[in-house]
Amino acid sequence: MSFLDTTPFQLFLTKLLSRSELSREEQAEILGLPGHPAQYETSRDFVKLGERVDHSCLVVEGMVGRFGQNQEGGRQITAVHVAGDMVDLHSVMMPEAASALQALTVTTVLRVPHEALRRIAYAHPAIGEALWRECVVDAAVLSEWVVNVGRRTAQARIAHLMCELACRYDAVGESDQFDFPFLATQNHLADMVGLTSVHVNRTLKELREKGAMILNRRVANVISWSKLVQIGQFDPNYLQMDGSALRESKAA
Amino acid sequence: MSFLDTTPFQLFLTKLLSRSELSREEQAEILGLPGHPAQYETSRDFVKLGERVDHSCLVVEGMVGRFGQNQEGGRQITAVHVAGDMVDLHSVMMPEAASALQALTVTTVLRVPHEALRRIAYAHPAIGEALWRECVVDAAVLSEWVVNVGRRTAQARIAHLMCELACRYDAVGESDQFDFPFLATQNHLADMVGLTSVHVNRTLKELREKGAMILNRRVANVISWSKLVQIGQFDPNYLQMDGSALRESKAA
DNA sequence: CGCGACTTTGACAGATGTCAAGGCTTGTGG
DNA sequence: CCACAAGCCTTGACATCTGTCAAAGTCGCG
Repeated sequence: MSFLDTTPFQLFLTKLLSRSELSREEQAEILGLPGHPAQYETSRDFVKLGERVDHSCLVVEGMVGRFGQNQEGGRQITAVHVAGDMVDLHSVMMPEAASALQALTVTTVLRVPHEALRRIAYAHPAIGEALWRECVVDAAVLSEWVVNVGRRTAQARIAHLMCELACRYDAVGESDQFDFPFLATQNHLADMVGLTSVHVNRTLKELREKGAMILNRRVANVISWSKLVQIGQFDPNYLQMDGSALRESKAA
Repeated sequence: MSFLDTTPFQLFLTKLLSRSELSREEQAEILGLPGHPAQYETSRDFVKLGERVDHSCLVVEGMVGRFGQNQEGGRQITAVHVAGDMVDLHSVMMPEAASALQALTVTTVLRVPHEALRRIAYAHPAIGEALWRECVVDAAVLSEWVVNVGRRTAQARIAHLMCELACRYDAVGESDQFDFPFLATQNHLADMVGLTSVHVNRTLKELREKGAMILNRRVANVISWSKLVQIGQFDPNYLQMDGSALRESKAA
């Protein structure tokens, strides 16, 4: 397996290790997982509603959106995944897709057979636990999206989403100012926060004029992290990225 | 253990069996789970944000809401649970609560220690799988709520929610007309669908005048199931209640 | 250089929120 | 059995946010 093939599994493993404890042998099982590369062009719906899948997709590069639609065809993106994320890990337990998947930009994924995931989860309970935990964290993110869409203003919705992505890209550091990639269009962004692309555009302008952040040419430029956090009412706790879950599982 | 104590576990087991396969012995493990009863009065927030819990709550009677809040204190209910549901099964894998729990009416629960759940999940991989699958189905419901709140009109939101609850109460049968309990207030309903209680009231009036359903004195009276389904753009697939998941897992 | 996709803007429309008042239920205590 | 209080429901008038439609501007790729 080439360098390019193994890197995404290492990213995935790193994410698992930030929340779960795995032995050397178990770590090797993750890194040894098979993956068949696939590439999708922008806007390609590569898993359709109700389709039965026999693999999960690990994002190597690009951005994937999970979405549902209303009867008029309006889309609501319910989850977004970037490099190192296993997009539909849940499909191992529920292979009939309850929501569709769309490439938000040119995207490369590795298709990991369910059968391989099930095998290592059964052989190593700690791996089963780690994967189960990933699904639970995804659900916590989903839960926060409901709050975002249901009870926040346009500015707060967008700011909150950007804060989440910055954290998930691990872009937040000491500095109040930094960049991270945002590969999707304003239309996609609108579908993520339950607004219209026109209104998203106006709201981005407000965030720019407030000196919070600028979105330009597919890169998000955070001008003031503290301002963005305040506007978005953002509390990173739900992302479980602080290692607290790990410390607790060690204690148990 | 008395009759009253075991019934809720039987309800829970029935739900598990509709989606997963368990041997006699494994079924006995579920039924033998310990549970310490607790009762909460209406509006009691019995799990707070960030609190660390060491048990999951199985609803015996009443209704529980999981919720998040914006900075102004506005609540968004992200999930609702009724008798037979394990409210925060996910907390086994993520004990630090990322969202709070509230009793929406007088509610009785059984507190099931995480330790007991972990033990049977480790001892019986099929149980681990069944519990993992329950978490995944909860996430699918959550996902549908994002779509509901983000991309549907007030009428459709309420109709959709009512369709979901009717299905989960297993109240849908041959007849186009039937009842099911709705124990929460219009205020709670507003918090479920991301609207105002005033607007919920107006919208319920519209649904009543259209001959779709009537909500009165804590019971939802469906007048025309087909109308309600059409208004709510409801497709029950995501609930995984048709046994398809079970058939597929048997095939595998 | 030119085309197609994406972004930006303005004017106007429509849905939902806010505020405020009154009516109805329900449960409790006399 | 009645009266009262508290919480819940209902309604109207008005405010605000977000959506719709349409046109022009910009960027990126062939």
